[in-house]
Amino acid sequence: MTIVQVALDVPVDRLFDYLAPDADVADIGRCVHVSFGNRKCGGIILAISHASAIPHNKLKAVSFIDRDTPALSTSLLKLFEFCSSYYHHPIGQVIANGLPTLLRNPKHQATNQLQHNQEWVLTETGKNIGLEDISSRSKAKRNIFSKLLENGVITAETYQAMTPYVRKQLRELANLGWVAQQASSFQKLPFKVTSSFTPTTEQQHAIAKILAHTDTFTPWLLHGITGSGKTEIYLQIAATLLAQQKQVLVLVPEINLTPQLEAVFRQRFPTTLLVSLHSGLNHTERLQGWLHAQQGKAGIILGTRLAIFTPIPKLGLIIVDEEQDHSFKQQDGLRYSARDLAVYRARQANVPIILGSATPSLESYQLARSGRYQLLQLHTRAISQATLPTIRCIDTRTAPVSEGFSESILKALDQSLRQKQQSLVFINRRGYSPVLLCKSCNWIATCGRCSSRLVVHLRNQQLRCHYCGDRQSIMLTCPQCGDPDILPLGHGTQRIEATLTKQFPQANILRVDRDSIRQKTAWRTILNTIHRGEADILIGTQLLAKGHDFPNLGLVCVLNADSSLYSTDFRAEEHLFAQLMQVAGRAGRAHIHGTVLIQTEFPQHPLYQALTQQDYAAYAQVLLAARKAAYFPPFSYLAVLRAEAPELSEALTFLKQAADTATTTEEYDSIQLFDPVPAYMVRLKGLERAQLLIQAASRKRLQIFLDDWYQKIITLPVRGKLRWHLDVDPLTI
DNA sequence: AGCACGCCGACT
DNA sequence: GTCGGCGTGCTC
Repeated sequence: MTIVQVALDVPVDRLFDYLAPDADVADIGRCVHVSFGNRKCGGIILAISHASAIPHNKLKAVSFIDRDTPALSTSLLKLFEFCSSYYHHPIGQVIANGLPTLLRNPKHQATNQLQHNQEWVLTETGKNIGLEDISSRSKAKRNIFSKLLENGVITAETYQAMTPYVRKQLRELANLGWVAQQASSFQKLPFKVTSSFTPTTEQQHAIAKILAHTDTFTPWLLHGITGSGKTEIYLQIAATLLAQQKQVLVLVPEINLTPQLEAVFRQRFPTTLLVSLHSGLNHTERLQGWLHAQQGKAGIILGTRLAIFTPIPKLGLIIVDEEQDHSFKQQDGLRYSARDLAVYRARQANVPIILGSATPSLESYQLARSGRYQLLQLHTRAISQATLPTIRCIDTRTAPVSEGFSESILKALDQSLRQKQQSLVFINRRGYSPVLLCKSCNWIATCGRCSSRLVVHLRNQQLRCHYCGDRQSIMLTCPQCGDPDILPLGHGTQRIEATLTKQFPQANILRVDRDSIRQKTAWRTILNTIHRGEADILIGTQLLAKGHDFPNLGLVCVLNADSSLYSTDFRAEEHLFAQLMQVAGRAGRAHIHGTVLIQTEFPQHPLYQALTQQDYAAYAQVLLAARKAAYFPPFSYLAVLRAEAPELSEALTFLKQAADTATTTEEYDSIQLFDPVPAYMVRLKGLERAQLLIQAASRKRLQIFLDDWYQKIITLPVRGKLRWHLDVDPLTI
């Protein structure tokens, strides 16, 4: 009797046994189709055995084993298993989260074949043809041909990205016998390793150090100020490993940033197949990219956090850009940290990993200080003429502020306009105003489903909840006392836009926030507008702060950042510092000197002191000391058990029950269970939430405790609409 | 998660 | 008399 143990996408952390007479160990890691209950679903075979604890008459036979798609490698399966046990999430759901859905879909079996990739090259005839032999009126043809002359190849991927019209032009060139198709291969031609500028001595030093240890697990923390050329280091190291026929995995925080880094890598490695994996792809695209990676055809795998689950047989290097970014941690379902899993994977594959950041997370920084990670520092900007921006605080206790702006900021904006330089006004608040207040009875517009205030959006005269998305029409009179004297309080991007439009009627003002780039193409369009210099003043939220290069940007103004200074979130300060460093770093990246002006009521606060000095290390010391005193990460390890229910009391009761089941013997003396408390945002989307914090002296102790406790929690009765989850290494508590 | 089974209220 | 509400429990 041969039995396969199958992981299925169900919230039960166990494998299911099926009869499979013809299966053997080679089928481990293969996709299998089974009937489960009264439905059909796909799963992954994780083990083979010859006996089952399930009564024989209850066992069903598998309906199909997909032997056409290569099995998942043992190392990938180990990653899934680690992820499942570390984050306490059912193995089947971990795998489902990490694989393209099409892979398991019984209906799409045929599409699992890798589309045969054809690339285009010049024929012998074609090599004797010059650009001048093509009519100057056929612009598209000329473009294609010059690309071929330059790179020698049009990769299958590039071809895929072409419009039907351009493809037709290419086929016409083929009809002339100048170009021909051939099966694509991975890195056939040498690629350009040169770049337009020579590395600084700091960069050279960092590159040399990393290159000395490319064949073994070495975690590098690359701490480089904004504009110091971290990307150039990534490229140089990647070049070396690609030349060794190794694959490189690059993780970036956000989908907005993938096109940018993708373009840089494509340009530098035009003949290397690059696959880009992020949530914006459709199922087919994602499957194709995944298969290219799995079969070793893709040299570069670039993507957001989900890309950490890509099978990469010849993995030679992992790069995590902006490693401190919170979007590496998934915030629902499987709450994994792609950055932490990346370190696990690098260790597993015995390859180097580069964690890059201008403001490293305190966790990584502490690991570097303690010698677990190797610290590499870049203190100077890569472009020799580029200097660090001047950062200055404007004390709003003494400087009068009108409509959100102090006099000096308006003056600076005016001067920047005269100098024909771009400015950026940073305000981390969407909408027109964050509060709608009744002057006579102090009523404030709040969301009915969340414990949040509604934000005024002047467009459509709406009030919106930024937490649940609810929207309603703005009222004309106070719903509590009927007074018509209700007014918007505080400033959001839209109000700032209105003020600046009035103040500088001659300027081109461009607002960039989630509301203004809702359409898919808008982001590209906006970046183009900025780069063409058609915007004088940019108004933006953090969307604009991340990773973009605006060469003509000289002035950055930060309007209202204090709000997160005295927050309950223990990471708020770290986060604010990183964000302000990042937005300050947008100024003066190329040949103009940057100025950053920050309006604050607390110019003496250590955060602003460190920021004006641009001294990450000094501030990290301050924060680390505070974390140590408070016994917070990286000096302790956390997990949070959260529950939500229609009534807060139900959530609290569940957590209390869970706490009661926890073993509290000496064995766990380094574990602290706190009392269940209401969450900071108690109400969210019509549910009330509570949480219970677990603090531990070591990661290992925490894991041992959670292993035991989790097993007990899953047996607790769950009544009604109550939902709970465990968050290991939570970002916010 | 789905999906069934199962036991109580307002309807053709 | 039945349609359907969602509480409980199982899926190899």
